[in-house]
Amino acid sequence: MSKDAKKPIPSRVLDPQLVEARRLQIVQAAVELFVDKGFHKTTTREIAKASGIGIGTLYEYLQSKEDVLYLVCAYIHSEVEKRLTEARLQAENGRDLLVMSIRRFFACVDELQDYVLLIYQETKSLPPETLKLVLQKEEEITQLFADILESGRRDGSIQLAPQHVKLTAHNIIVLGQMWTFRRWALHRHYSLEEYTERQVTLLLHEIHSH
Amino acid sequence: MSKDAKKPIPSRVLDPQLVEARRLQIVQAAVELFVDKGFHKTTTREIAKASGIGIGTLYEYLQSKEDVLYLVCAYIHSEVEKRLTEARLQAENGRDLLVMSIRRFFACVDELQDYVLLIYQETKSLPPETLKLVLQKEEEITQLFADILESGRRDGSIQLAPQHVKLTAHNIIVLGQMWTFRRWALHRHYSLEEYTERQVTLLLHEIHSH
Amino acid sequence: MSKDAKKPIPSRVLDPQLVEARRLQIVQAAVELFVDKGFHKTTTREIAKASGIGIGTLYEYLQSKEDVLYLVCAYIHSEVEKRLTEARLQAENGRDLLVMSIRRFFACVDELQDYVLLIYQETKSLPPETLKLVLQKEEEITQLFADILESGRRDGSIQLAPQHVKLTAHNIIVLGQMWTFRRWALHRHYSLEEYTERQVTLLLHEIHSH
Amino acid sequence: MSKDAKKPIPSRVLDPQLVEARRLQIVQAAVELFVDKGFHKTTTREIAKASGIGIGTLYEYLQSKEDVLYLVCAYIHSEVEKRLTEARLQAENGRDLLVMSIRRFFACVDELQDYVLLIYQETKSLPPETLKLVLQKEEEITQLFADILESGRRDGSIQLAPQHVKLTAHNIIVLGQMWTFRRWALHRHYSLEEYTERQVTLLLHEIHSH
DNA sequence: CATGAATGAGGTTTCATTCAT
DNA sequence: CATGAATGAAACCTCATTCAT
Repeated sequence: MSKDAKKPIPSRVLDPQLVEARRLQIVQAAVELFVDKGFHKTTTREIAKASGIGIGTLYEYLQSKEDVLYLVCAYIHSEVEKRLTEARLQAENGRDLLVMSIRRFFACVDELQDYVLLIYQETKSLPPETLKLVLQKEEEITQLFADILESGRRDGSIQLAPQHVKLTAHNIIVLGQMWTFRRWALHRHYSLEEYTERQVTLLLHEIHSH
Repeated sequence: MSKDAKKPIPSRVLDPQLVEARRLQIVQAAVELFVDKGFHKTTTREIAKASGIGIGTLYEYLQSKEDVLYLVCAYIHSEVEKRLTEARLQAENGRDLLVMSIRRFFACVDELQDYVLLIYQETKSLPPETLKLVLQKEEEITQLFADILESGRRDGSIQLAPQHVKLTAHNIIVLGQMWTFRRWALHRHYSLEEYTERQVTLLLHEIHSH
Repeated sequence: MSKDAKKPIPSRVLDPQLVEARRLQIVQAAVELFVDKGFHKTTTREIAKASGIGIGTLYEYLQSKEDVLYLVCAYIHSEVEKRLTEARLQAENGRDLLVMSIRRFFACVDELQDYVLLIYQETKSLPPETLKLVLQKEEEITQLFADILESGRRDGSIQLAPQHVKLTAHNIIVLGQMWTFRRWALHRHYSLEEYTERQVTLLLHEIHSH
Repeated sequence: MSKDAKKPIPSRVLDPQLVEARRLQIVQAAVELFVDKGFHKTTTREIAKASGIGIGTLYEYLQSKEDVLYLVCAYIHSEVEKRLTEARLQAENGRDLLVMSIRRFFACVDELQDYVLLIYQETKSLPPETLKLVLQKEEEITQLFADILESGRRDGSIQLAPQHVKLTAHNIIVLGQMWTFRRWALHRHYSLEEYTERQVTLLLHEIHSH
């Protein structure tokens, strides 16, 4: 499984640093627009204008509007990953590490809720090949939790049948992300803290940790 | 909370039975198209042709493409609800009813997975006012489970703090629906039965049912 | 050799008579524009406006700008053919028929000079498959003269080796058409009549008719 | 009639030798591209890249894409002229010189067929003023044959009314060039040699040379 | 002298919607 | 009530040209 697969998007501009910088400009302008109006209702000219560049310049750095969407998805995933991996968490055992990680993940989902939602809603507009890459990334993030669960299994702090590891990891992710895609209901009734604690409790039950 | 709120969509055609019939035609053609190509990439002309009517006729029965999307969402919700309520489940107590209901719901999600996914992905294209109605319906379905939980609390078969009822109901829904929106990962590793049983187990833990 | 091969251009409009009529409108507007400014410098919007229809309507009747070019070429060829075949020429023998036909062809080239030129200059902008059809038509027209030459050979009024028939036919066509594509030089020095008679003389030499 | 009229194309670069050299680079790259894809479908960037220079540099040596086309036409004409005039043909009289010249011309057309075709097809994309220059050159080349005809008239080896000289010269050119622009038909049936001999015969008839 | 990043006017095409029949 | 021809706003994208470095 090739990790960190990235789609190389050709650019007519040669200087890689410039490409990086301009694309960041574009992506950051685009996320906001996509969050606001959705991918389809955002025009390329709006993206260009919001990026502070001309429409022609935009197309010097990518090849299609779908490329923008891909870059946005990749950007969001990298933001998530950055937050999940930036500081090595100190924990006594796997179970504690898990709890801390879940809390950090939920906080991150809350912080990036518009972005997380965006991925949920616009991902299907990607061309199939690109979609696969984005889902792969999603799986990689899931794997972060699978690894933690595994480490807990090894040190005995987590009891979980091996075949359940993957599913539990997915559950963690989904129960986190639902904080955004069900926010119209959840935010009315629960604070992020209440929500987090309750879901942590639920998830801990799953791993037979009394 | 007005139950079963429906948006009345004006039609130039007067005979209500005809309206009903034609709209069903339209909706059933549209769901398939939306599932296949997404809302935005489906044209009104395609919808008309697949419905077996002319494009002009289409607009006799609704006012915009978004109306089709709304009707499709409503149709899907009604299909889900039909399956969830068609046969009164016989159970000794709330807990058993809950388990049976969850299984039924998961089976339903599996059966209608394309439709459920559709709601997840295209809902955001609805105009805000209409979106609210769709979310309301989603909440109604959630409430079905909240009610079951409540009944279990009343007969003592379920132990759950009152403030956790809503959340647990949402969890049930989301853990069911994730079978569709994470199918790219889950279907590779689990059968519907394995998946269902595992998630049921998890959810039962939540309600302290030993 | 399939004669009169035509490319069927799909139309979203069903009524074939209407399609025929509108396409004629479009084509006649387009020829003038193409003659004036060339294919590439003419915009689809100009074509629509000159046709007296909206740009959207234009695309109801064809699928691309190249389709317009093809229709224009087909139209021009049909105009040429119409003139060449409308009245059966009365002649004593093949030789006389040939002379009369040449004169008629030259007159036709003169009358349609802008159109003939257009085919010379814009044909290469057609997609390969379509280009083939247009060249086929050009060959068909050439064949008209090959047939006449053949008839003269049969009745003895024309002496020409069989293997030279095709080439002579091409010569007739080209010596006619050059009246348009070299007009910048020829029209300065010769009238159509002078030109025609001189070229007829030349061509008659070729067929050893003293 | 000013002979060898050339349009001076301004260059921002001062060194005339460098200008000459770079322009040759550009032109030779451009002909191939134009032959391949046509003038309109070739981009200036492609021309620059194929020339081995930057797009900015390209514009140091000319002022517009049309300039490239003009230079290409001039280049082609000079190539033709070079071949037609490089070796002084030795002949007994005008008639023989004519025949040798025709053969040489046809061979040249065959050798440069893509280029000759290019001039036929893209010339109309030149701005009017420039077009005139190119046509003038075309006429100059025609004049080469008119001169030969004239010399034959003087030495009695060619009988041709003075008013027919120009036309005959044009006929020679066109019957040569048609080898390229009707190649889709001619090359199927005739070899260059067959073709040449047949057309030479025809043309000799025209000048009453028994 | 050489470069290539930046630009925006303008190209082709689509498609939701209307309205006369 | 049914139809589909007509429409034009607006979408995405290209590319000749400029100009600061």
